[in-house]
Amino acid sequence: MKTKILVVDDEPDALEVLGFKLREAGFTPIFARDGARAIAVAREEHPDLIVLDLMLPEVDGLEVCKILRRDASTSSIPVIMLTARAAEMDRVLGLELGADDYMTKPFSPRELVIRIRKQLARARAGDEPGSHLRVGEIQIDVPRHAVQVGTRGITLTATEFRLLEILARRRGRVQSRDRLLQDVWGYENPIDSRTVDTHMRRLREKLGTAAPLLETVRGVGYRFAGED
Amino acid sequence: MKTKILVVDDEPDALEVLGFKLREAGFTPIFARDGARAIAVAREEHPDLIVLDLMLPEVDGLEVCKILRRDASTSSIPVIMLTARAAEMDRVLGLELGADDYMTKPFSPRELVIRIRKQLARARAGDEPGSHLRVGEIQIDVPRHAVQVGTRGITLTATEFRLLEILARRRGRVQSRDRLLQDVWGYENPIDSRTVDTHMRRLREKLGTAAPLLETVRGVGYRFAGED
DNA sequence: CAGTCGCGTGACGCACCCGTGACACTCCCG
DNA sequence: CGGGAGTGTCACGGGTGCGTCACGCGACTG
Repeated sequence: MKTKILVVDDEPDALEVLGFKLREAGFTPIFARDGARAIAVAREEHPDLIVLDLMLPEVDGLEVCKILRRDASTSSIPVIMLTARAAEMDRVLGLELGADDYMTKPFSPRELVIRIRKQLARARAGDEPGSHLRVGEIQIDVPRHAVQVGTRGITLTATEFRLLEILARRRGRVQSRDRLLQDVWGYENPIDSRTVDTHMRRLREKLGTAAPLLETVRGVGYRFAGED
Repeated sequence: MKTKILVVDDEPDALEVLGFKLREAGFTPIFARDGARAIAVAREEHPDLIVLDLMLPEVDGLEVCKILRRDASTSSIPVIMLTARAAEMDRVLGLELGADDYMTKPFSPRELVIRIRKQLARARAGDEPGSHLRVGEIQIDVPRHAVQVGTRGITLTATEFRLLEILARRRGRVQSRDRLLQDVWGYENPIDSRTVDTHMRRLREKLGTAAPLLETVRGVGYRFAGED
């Protein structure tokens, strides 16, 4: 099975160099020159990993990352971000836009290959995605962005899904509203903590008979019932 | 989910080196230069682990550790203490201030990463000292916000839980009402100290057969029975 | 043994917390 | 351009957690 790597950069030279190095390492590189194409290609080709330059014309890397994470078919693809200056690193990871790793230019292609392998290993081992969660009658298929209650499939919005996923990953442990805001919405988002309540309500509504699994701990936060 | 590590040190060089090594190991380091910032960042970011230098300007590492342990939102975060001299180790562990491990400078970053992984594994397994307290037939599961007496689970309110948690952490030592008011209710709350009595009463009621573990020390305060 | 201080107990009312419905706004897509 | 979906915010209301007070018993003191 060939491993497809999507490389997104606006400089042709960089694409050529990276492409050569990636082929040399046994991967199959595909390319995109701007954000819009990157998203289109990602949806069509379903690459195993994306190397994404932060500085792009039109739609920049952060935006691309956000859009990829939003779409069910691309949300589980690991992203390695390339930034020109170290100062930007903080933004990339700080904003928690979903980049799994990053590198600052200039960097050695060998180093990049190492990081790619690490991300691919993580993705395959599923140690991070824990791609399939099951609690009681609730089944969560993370890569497919699909949720089943018993045999009935239900459709969740992106926010609802992330909220449920995070709670399910930490089942049994109480999560404060602030904690959930950080992990679902990303911190330094000036969002009212009561918004969490509203989304919990919508989640419970859709979960129907399984709603009681989402417990409220008054004065503290919320908890997904069940042993670990 | 990225694993956030808070590194606290007053030397920029040390921060840079450690930051690089931690990133290399797949963690997401965040930083603080002094004790006050460390506490603020820990509360906001909820890191998965804290690497804390003992020698800090203003508020030193021991104090930071103590304060972190006092606050419910940070009390369960593992702490690895860095000390300049071996002689100080004894103080760190001897005083039982809640540090989970320590290293003496100079140390190899590789060794530090190993220790970090060990602490994280313990924390995830839920068997680290901070998160699960057990005294007699009372079991307190902090992450779950759940309490068991024998095999029977009881439900406590947020205030009752914090009160019990603090007493259990300092078992054997008498806590004055003012001390409890500070640590459970927060610093400047104009609250009648007799309120503590009422909550102790409710706690004893819910604890049932285990109520005698909460001892009254007339004229002084309250104490959670038991050595250690 | 009487007086006093400290603590347990029950009751009460306020304040806070959370569930809920409604609404405005922003993206998309037709 | 208009309509629909997704999402963040707000106001409202009910339930309850929680702080306070008064009373009385038990313990310690002189």
